[in-house]
Amino acid sequence: MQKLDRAFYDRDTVSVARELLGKHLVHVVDGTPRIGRIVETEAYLGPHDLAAHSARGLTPRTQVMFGPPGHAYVYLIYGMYSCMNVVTEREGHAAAVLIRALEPVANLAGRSQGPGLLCNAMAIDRAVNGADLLGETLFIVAPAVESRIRIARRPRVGVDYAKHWAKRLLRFYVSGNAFVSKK
DNA sequence: TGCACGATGAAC
DNA sequence: TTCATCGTGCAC
Repeated sequence: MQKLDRAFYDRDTVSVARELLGKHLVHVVDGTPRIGRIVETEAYLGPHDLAAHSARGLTPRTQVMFGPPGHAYVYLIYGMYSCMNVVTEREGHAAAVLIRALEPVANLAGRSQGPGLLCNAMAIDRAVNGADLLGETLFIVAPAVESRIRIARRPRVGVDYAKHWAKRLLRFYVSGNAFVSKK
């Protein structure tokens, strides 16, 4: 298992979103690694992308998006669900990849299809917001054997307010995988 | 200081 | 299709 390095995240966001598919997200909780295979992602390109949180500028919530790549941006949505993002591109660019669904690999608590459920199953909440993905508790690895996959593209979910950005095909998932979220 | 609204999920 | 539930950002 090879942990992804900083250079992996310090690239254009669409490439990172595509190549994250098939990688393993690992969160070590009380010494136990919770592991899920990433099967669905969405790219949020930066302040010019009206669907991205960073489109409203630098705020206390979004400041990790403006920080260096390879960090976790975790926020609360609808007052009850956490969503996990990976910060991409150079510091100040404010782009990120939302992880939308995982296929269970080890020690997950319950289902993990959908950004809210995934965070429950992985025990990810705002306590890990800003965590460095090159650290020892939350990180992403390339599995020893990476199966060949076909990548499908769709519009992102729940961003109808973002005008023409809502139509962009910035959601990626493993074609045919049963753990991709519905909708 | 107040308020409208989500990058959602589950029940009905 | 409706509702639970609350942090965030912006209007006033």
